[in-house]
Amino acid sequence: MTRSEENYLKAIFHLGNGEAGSISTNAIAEQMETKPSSVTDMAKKLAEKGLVHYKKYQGISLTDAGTRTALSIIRKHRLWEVFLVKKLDFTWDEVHEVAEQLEHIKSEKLIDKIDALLDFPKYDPHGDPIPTKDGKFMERDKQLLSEMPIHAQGVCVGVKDSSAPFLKFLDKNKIALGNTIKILDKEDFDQSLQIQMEGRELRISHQIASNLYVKKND
Amino acid sequence: MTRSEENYLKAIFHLGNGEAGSISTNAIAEQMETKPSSVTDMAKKLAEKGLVHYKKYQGISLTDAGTRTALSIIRKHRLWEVFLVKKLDFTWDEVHEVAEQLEHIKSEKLIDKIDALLDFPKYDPHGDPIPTKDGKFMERDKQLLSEMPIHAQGVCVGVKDSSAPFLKFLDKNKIALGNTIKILDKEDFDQSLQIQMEGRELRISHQIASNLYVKKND
DNA sequence: ATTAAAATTTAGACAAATCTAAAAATAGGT
DNA sequence: ACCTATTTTTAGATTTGTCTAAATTTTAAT
Repeated sequence: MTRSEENYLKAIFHLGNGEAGSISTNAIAEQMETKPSSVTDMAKKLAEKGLVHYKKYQGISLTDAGTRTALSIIRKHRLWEVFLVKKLDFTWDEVHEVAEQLEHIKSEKLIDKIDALLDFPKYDPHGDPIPTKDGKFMERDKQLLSEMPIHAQGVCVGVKDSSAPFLKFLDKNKIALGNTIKILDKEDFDQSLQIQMEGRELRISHQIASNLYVKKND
Repeated sequence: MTRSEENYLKAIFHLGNGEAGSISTNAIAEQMETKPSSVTDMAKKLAEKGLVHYKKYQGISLTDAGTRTALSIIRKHRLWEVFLVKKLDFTWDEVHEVAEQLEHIKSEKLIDKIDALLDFPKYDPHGDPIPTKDGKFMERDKQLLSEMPIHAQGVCVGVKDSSAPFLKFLDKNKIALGNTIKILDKEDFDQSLQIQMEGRELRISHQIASNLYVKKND
């Protein structure tokens, strides 16, 4: 399993959102910042190895084996992210790039020990669930802040966009996972929100609200 | 700097034992388990980049820049080894293989944080010195047990052979770095040694003694 | 100083992963 | 059903790191 193969499997998994559906050559090329012709080549190779289903012009989807492999890479990526934040004081906008490298280290013992060192975390620093060793997922019951009704309240549990600029913005505005949040008002004109967060009040744009996941209180 | 380039620089450094001298194509090929012709190709490439001195048929040696790069990789390798042993309970015969992968992770912040987490260790689990960030070395005043006179005593500080079989042998015989050691008798016939280690007495072959480093008591 | 052996380099090939440009297949609109 | 735009694949080239086999240079022994 080469690094490139692993990256393709990961990209296909992410594009399929964990679901079954068939992914287009173009979509994969865009996600991986490569050309469609390269994707076709790799599709053949991965099909050969039984990791994807591939029929010419019909798109690409992961086999069970491919899904297992993708999940194990995602598991490694997210555990390393937790490690970097919890043990080495990285900020959540710094971890992705390094985890992209660490996820390819081949040692089952290593990642299991890291998992134990971190006390078997269930979520990474962006709120994404960490697959278990046997590839089980625990997607949290969450929704986008932008889709919640007025007066609703809950806890920030994740981000949809985990790009450094967005994460830095959140830091600057003291918006962190685990914070309580309540929607005080919605502005019809631009769909911006007046919210209460950990005591203080602030106004956030629709763009921000549509990239923040909240777990609603029952 | 590709992974392969890094591995060549490391191999050249190790073969030169940190000294200046020129290393033969064959020696590098053997160390890296590759063919001399591949070494020639890489020598040209590294010379192009100013990392080695290379003249046809005249052997290869590291430039200052090459030495700096090699030391930074060795630094990373050894720090990761300490991390694996101290933080993840790896045994000293398990760390090399994984560190071979981890040493190529590109993030200065990462390795500096690991260094700090470990409290800036000076030696790796095999007793080899860890270069500082600016490439300084602190080789310990040590000698092979096999070269010490009868009745001499000291502390085990390193191994020359750090292969898994040798390290496992040492574990099995409860010989560990930090242990005190005293030579009770030398057998002329096979040069085996009768030694006292942490209270108990044991006999070790010349082959073992010539792979154990000891720091003599003054 | 000559020459045989050993070491090293060159030349040409290959696999992996990528690209560009051209060809082929599909999809959508009428 | 047809045509066009888009998507996808193919064909051929490129880069990196490797190899084998042949040619060249160095070395060391007589």
